[in-house]
Amino acid sequence: MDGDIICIDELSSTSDSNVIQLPLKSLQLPTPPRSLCRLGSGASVILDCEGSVEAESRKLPSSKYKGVVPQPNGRWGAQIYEKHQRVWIGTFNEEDEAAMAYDVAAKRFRGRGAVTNFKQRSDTEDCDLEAAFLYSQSKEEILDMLRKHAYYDELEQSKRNYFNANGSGKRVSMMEAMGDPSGPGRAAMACHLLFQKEVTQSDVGKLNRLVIPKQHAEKHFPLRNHTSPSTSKGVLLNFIDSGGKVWRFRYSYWNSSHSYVLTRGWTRFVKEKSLRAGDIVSFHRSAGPEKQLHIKCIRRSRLSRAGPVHPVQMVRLFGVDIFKVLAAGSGGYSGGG
DNA sequence: CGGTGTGTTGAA
DNA sequence: TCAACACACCGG
Repeated sequence: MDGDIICIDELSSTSDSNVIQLPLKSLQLPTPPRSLCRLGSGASVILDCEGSVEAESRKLPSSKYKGVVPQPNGRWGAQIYEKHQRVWIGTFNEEDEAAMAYDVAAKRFRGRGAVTNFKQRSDTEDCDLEAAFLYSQSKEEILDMLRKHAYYDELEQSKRNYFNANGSGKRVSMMEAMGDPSGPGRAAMACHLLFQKEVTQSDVGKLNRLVIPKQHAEKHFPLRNHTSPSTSKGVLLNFIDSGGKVWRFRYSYWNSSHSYVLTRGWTRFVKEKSLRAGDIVSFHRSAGPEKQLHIKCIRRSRLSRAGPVHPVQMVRLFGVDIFKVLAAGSGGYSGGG
């Protein structure tokens, strides 16, 4: 069936907005300099190139980039702050390199919504891959790579794993790519299983609704919050499927039947996924800072009629439980917490 | 000895 | 939180 989930979100569900903001327009690549020219190493001297006046100063040229600081020898340092403490990212020859390193660290430390120097790519799959890579490693490991100027090499290596260079052409899952113990991305993708439901006939019928078992609904999809106490109209929830497609469902409570339901948008999902009674719908939440919701269908094995419990293979990596669903056809997994 | 990254401070 | 500044310390 479809590949395995890449449990990385593309939309910041909660505090969106402050995606990118740059000093100038939207620079995609290292930007041209300004009116100050740095001199060679060793000298903390700057020249004002605009005027012919040779202004000598001990002051170091400050960077136009966030998180980038000048070094006495003309190189550039990158740093980020976390919990009242500075975290050193490394030193770089070029100001732009330092700025890019800061961006990587910012994404790892603060999530996709982090304010960065450069416009982040919009290519969904590539972003997912990089995000998956980023969060498969500890902050320290990412910092190590940045300090050794090896981050992009490692990232590319991880992508090559994902695209399964070993001849078959078959695309392996990100789970497997990251699970390659020889590569850097050996940690588990952080995606927690919230719950699963075996859909009933009415869930896939004409009612355009999926009943969410009360216990799971109240635990994972709380409806009422302090700001709007009566959420009778429900809310819209976004889910990402294993293909990266975003699904939006209305989620509400039906007083008449005392049940929590996904309504608007559900039938479309049922049709596209060819969901049938007995199939499993699995709900997840990415464990990264973004907390994006994910949805996955697990086709019930048509071979064994009665199999309420699906065999799973569980691995625990870096504190995250990973389940590989062994039921036929799915080839997927579900995380667990 | 050159360079890195920390100590520190004050501004935002 | 952040950058500016000074310099202790570290590896070669």
